[in-house]
Amino acid sequence: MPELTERAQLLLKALTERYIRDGQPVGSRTLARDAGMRLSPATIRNVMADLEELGLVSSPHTSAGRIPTVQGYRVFVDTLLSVKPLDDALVNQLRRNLDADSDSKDLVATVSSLLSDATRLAGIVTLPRRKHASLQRVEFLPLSEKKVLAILVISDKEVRNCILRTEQAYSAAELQQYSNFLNQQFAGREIEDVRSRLLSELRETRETLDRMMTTAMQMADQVLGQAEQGSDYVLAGQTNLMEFHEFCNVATLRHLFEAFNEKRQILHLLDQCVENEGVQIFIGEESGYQLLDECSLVTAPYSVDGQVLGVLGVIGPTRMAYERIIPIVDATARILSAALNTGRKDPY
Amino acid sequence: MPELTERAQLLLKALTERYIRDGQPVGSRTLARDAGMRLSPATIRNVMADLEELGLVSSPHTSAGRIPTVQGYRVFVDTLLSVKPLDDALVNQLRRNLDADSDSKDLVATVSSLLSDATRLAGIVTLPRRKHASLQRVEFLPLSEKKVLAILVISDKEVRNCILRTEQAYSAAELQQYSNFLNQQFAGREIEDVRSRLLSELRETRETLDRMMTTAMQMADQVLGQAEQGSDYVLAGQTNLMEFHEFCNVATLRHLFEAFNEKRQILHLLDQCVENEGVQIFIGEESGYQLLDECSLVTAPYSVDGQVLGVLGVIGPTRMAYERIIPIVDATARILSAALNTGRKDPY
DNA sequence: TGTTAGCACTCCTGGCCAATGAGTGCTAAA
DNA sequence: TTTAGCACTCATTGGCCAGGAGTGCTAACA
Repeated sequence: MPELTERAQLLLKALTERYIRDGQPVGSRTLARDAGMRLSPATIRNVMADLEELGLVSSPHTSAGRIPTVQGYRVFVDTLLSVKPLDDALVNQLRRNLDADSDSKDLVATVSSLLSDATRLAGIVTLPRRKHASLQRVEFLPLSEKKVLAILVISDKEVRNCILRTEQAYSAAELQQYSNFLNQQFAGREIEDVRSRLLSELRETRETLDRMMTTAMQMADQVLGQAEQGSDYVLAGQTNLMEFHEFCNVATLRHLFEAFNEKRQILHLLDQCVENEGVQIFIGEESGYQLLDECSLVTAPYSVDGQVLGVLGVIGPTRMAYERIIPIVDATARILSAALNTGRKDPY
Repeated sequence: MPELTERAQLLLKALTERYIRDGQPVGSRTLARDAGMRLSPATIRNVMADLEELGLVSSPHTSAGRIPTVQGYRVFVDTLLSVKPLDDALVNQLRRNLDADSDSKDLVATVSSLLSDATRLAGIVTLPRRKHASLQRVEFLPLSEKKVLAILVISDKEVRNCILRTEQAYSAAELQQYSNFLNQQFAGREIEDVRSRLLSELRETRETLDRMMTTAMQMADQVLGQAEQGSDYVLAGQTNLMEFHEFCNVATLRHLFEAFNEKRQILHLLDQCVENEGVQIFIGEESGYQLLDECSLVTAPYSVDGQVLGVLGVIGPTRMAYERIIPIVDATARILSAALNTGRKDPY
């Protein structure tokens, strides 16, 4: 937007800020007072006409003030925004509440609700997905005659277990043998790797292997198949959205909430944010999903050891206080990453 | 209500059914046609006046029809209701979808969403709380230098695990010893019992016990303390509630949803339903919680071996189709109980 | 040439009013 | 005891009008 005069930019900024503040279309008179530059309403009207020409603002009807369009918000966010410095108190609160020891689901839930509290919007955090998680150890315990408990130790704070139904009964000793065998073979390797090896070995050497190895492998395969958790997210503070009169229409709200429950679409959208580093913003229809037409999404990926594990962010009306929200989301992502990292490097 | 003539009862029934059907106050003319008894609107008006006197119906304003009051609904539900026979298809669908093998959280979530789908209301199911669950086995696994994974086997489909931070490092062999010791002492006993024994033994015999026993007990105590999960529930289909124009007021809706998130109040209410056998119904203000003034709650406890484990039900507007909802809730509770039971008695 | 004052115009909003219609209570007759 | 008739109430709807906020345009001004 180089063809935008400095004055036009300042006015667009003032208008957007004002509109974000009180949700009413902003008229030239108000803007004249608000922007602090010595200009008459008439002059401002001229500028407004230009901005409207460029598609950055629009008016709901002839005799109303102007509101920013999605493109207007875009320009505002990309080039005009003066982000507020973060409240230290908030940062501390975040830090204090993150217990890196708790398991990932709890951690994610906590972050999500902290986000929603801090922003008064809906917070969203995807569950961490370690593409390159490695298998530390496997254990099998006999539960009952034909049920076996399998325990997958991934790190010293991530453990998954699942209950297997088996064809026949196994003794504790047998199971111990199996897990020993598997640990010997696979401990320390990446899970993906383990799985593909298992599959190929099972296929190729079916006949040559002895019964023990086959069984062990079949079990391990079953466990890994189940442990492969689909990506998912935790949402918090949905009710905050009900405060905005953008969503006072119950039908809109309903569709939105259903999309939240459905998860598919939102997940797909969040997946796109994994790639870009730092804060990413979808404004209104930019997301490509009609359901989110009235919404903006501010996201940031979080990571450990430089590896992106997931995305967190907030969902709110297009008319949200970006200059306040963006630093919060950014900081939260950093703090979560840091928490996960220090947890790892902790001297035990 | 013995002082209610048969005619008055029939009319109250017809009125309630009609009002439930289309949510509009019912006038005498409509009712005359609807009730099928050869009566003129004028006669019906007289009866209505009586019913209003008794506090069973009321009219929003002078020139509107009548709607049932909470007391009216009560009479309707208690004495006039003709419950619809259950749709077999529904029962089968329920049965098919309940996999007694899955862990309790999944099972509860499934039931909750089945309930909400079947009733088009919000489904709610509390997590099963086994007061008298017994401890089948304990295992400890070393995770890293100062972290130990504790596994609590409660039944062949309920396993809890938690990660303990310990003061010092323990070898696998040591841990094995501890769990052996604990299993020997406590396997098969009820968890509550185990816990209190642990506590008292720790206190009384602190000095006389050898280090191993003390450590083992301290660990076990830590685990049991954590495993003591607070009661909780799973809600599904909240968005269904948005369809009713009773809740088109966003503020009401918001308060309701916040109560759902908060859980405390709802849990307290559900707790009251554990005692009574069979279906229990709270209509509007009967619940004692303002937030639920516009709502009714239909619940039924579910149990295994005659021991009540939890409560399930639906939440919807007072104006809900009781004659359809009640049998669904009832059947679901039975089916869930059965599913949990057969799971137990399954020959392995 | 950019800025401003003035003015006519648009259009939303809220209040007021009358017509409509659904439904009631009451009375008197069957 | 039931019913027909009638006067009455009251929410709803649509039309109308005044008020006000804001615009676009034009002409004057620096």
